[in-house]
Amino acid sequence: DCYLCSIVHSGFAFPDWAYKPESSPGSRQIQLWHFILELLQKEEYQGVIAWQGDYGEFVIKDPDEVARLWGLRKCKPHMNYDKLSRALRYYYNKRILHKTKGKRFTYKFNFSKVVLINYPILDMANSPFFLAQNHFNGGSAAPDCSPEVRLQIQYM
DNA sequence: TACGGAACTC
DNA sequence: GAGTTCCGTA
Repeated sequence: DCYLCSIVHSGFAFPDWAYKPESSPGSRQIQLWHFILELLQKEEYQGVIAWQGDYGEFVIKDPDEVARLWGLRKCKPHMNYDKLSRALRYYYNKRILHKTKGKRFTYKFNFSKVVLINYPILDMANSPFFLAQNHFNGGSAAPDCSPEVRLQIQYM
C-alpha cells in the first residue's frame, strides 16, 4: 500500500454514506450497484469479484457465482450473468458504470456519480473543491489507492 | 461476449 | 423507477 492508503486504512473506515442503501427512499429494494460495492468491500469474495486495473475498475472473476449471489439476495433463483449484465448495461446511460472495452467481465465505476446520487447537495461538478481534487488525482501523491480509499482522501 | 430493444413485474 | 426476462444482432 502507498503511504496515504496506509494512513487511511489505519485511521478510518470507508464511510457508508458513499453508498448507503437507505438514501434511495423511493425503492426499498437493494440496488445492484450497492450489492456490487458490498461484495467488492469484502475480502472473502476476492476470488469472485475484485478491484483490478484503473481506479474504479473491477473484474467479475466468476460471473456465475456473482449472479448466484445476486439471485440469492433478490430471491431470484433463476438469475444468471446474462440477466445481471443487462442490469449493469442500464447503468451506462445513468453514468454509474461503463464497460472497459477489450477487458472481459470488466466494468468501471463513476464514483463522482455514485456520491452525487446519495448526496446531491455536494454538487461536486460545480464546487472549487472538486476542481482541486481533480488536480490532486492528476498528481502522484496517491498512485496505488483503491477507489474507496481515493474517495476517503477526497473528503479528509 | 457484449449490446440494447421490448414487454413485464414489483 | 430498477431491474427481470427474453431475444435478435454483431
